Amino acid sequence: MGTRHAPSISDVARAAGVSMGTVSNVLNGTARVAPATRERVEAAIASLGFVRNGVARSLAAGRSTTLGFVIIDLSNSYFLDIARGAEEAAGTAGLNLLLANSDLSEDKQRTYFDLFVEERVAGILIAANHGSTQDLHHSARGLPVVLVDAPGDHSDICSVVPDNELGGYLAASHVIEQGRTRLLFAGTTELVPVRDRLAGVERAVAEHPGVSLEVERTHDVRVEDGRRVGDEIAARTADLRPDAVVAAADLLALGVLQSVLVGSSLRVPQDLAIIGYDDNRAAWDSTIPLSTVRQPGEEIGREATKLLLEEMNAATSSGHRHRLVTCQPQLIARPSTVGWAARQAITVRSAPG
Amino acid sequence: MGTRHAPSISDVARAAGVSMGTVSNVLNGTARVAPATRERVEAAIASLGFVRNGVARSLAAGRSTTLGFVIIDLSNSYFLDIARGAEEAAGTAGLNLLLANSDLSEDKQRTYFDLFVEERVAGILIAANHGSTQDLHHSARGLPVVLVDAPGDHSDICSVVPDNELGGYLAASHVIEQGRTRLLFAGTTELVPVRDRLAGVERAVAEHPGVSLEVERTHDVRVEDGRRVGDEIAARTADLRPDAVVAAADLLALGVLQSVLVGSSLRVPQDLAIIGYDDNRAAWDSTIPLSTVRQPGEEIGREATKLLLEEMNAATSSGHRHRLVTCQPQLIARPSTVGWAARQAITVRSAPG
DNA sequence: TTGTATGCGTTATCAA
DNA sequence: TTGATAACGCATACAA
Repeated sequence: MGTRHAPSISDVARAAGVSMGTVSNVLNGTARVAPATRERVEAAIASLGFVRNGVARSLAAGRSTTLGFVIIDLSNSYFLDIARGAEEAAGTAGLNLLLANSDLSEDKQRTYFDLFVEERVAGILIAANHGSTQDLHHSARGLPVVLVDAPGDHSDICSVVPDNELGGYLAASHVIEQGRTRLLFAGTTELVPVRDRLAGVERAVAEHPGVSLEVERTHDVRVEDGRRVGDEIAARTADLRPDAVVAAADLLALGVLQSVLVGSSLRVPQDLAIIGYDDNRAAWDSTIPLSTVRQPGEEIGREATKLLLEEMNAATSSGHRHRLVTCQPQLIARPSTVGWAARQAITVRSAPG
Repeated sequence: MGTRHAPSISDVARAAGVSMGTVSNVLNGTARVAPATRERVEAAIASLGFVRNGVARSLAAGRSTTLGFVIIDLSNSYFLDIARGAEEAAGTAGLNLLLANSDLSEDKQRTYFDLFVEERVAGILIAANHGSTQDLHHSARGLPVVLVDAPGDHSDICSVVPDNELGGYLAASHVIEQGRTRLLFAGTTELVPVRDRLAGVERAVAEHPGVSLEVERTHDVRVEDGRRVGDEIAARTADLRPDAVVAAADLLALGVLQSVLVGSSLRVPQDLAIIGYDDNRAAWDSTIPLSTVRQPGEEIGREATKLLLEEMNAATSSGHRHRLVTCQPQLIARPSTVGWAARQAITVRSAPG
């Protein structure tokens, strides 16, 4: 019994003895309202426990104040970083960011994307499987969309990607600078980002005569794949052994590290330097801290949101040109490539937060 | 130029030569509509590229079809598991689940919670810092809310929690069953869940005369805290050394493991068994796989959503009683407590997916 | 500075 | 089975 209705603006107006328009004005600060009136309205709001109905608000105003982000894999800290960056940029613009975890499922990606379109959010960010991103522009039905971590056809969509080629170049250059001359790149060549990283590695090697590169293809880029690579390296005779492993991903590098440490007498980094990729939180706490190339996750998120905002304003302001923005990764040197002496200083520098 | 409006139901109705009500009916299946009419409407929808406006829909229907989940820390795989479970249960009920990452910030928790209330989602799940959950019932203004991973005052709110006492009991019982008699519990007693786990450990020890328990208080439950504990243990003489460490969290256990392996000649598990807590993905790939107590994350998410659904229907159906639901954790035995011989079988059993 | 009135796009009720 | 029309709760343009 007594299931009282949630109070509406008209209830507030009645209680305060003013009109709906005035209540709306104090709520939104759209127009000047006399201090005394404002106080009466605010008192009414407080006493009624009024909370404005965002649904009606969006409908009447014709625009929403929230952004939607369809994320391919929240268990990957890289994507979570992107979400953080996006959230920060959204907050600065007075917008909220809502997340939908598609968990690698193309079905879910579609479902959530369509949901955001239906709900007429102000704009959509999406990090998705390649292939599920083809008709995004079409499905969006005019809503601004920015593709994250995948290059779209920028004739009709904006996208933000990390520079994987540069990352590979940084990783290889780093170990070469440490005096290594026999590099082994480990990773699957099925993945485009990995191929890009390899291209960067090749460029760095090409710039340094006397440095050799061997490529060991793996099935995937997980810890177990790395262990296999490590076992294989440990089994080699010294003259055939690489002196540096550039892994396509941190988990892969972690596997190599573990296998080499446990299954051989090779010392890291003295006998074998190891560098990973991603700065994945899951690989942070290895016995010997792993050097890596840090993905510019937060920057990608911020840039993507900026593009989204720009596109949102395109209708009212000057035209908007879809484009591809590239963000630069950063080398993080840790003991797995630079030797124990430098451990302390570097550990401090690379510590989180 | 030519910035055409997004088509509405009335546009579809006009194109199909029917009324709005009919279009709404084919969209929602609310009423029977003649096959021929339905086809005409569907054709019109397709040709216009109509997508129903969820905002207007929610407003007119007076109810939303999405649930909101305010999550304290998405970088913790436990909470992501909860989100997965919640999403599954929501999907089964035909609802969508949107996530808001509060990143441990009480400000963000409030902000997102209030956002969901404003947006009049169908219900809210929230995993938050203790303390920020006090006036949830009040702020919800009638919306169904379920508190996740924290016990609320269930006179006015439902909540779902893991049974940490049982988890501690399972962990200690397991190592005792493996023949260990000198247990060391490591963890901070600042945290309520950790205190509960310790209580369970104490119960198991009390049930076994001849088994001793030592408690080592740590600052936090991170890897570095564990390393400190490991160093300390390694420095002891054999007669003062525990033969099993029950850690309050996986990262803590990982630190102990690393430190013992690197800084001493102690073998794990032969000389020292180590068990963690959480089944945290971040600790999965240790050199010696860690035994642990798996949090019932997905189950918590499912149960929480069920309670939410029940509360949502409370108005129409029979009354709803707020209550506290407890989910049971599960022991995962891995080589860090059960010896290398058993490794293969157990690794398979505890593999993901 | 404040009040009035219309419309946002849908659902739902009631007639036809 | 279908059509007409009144809400839903708010923003906003315009009038006062």
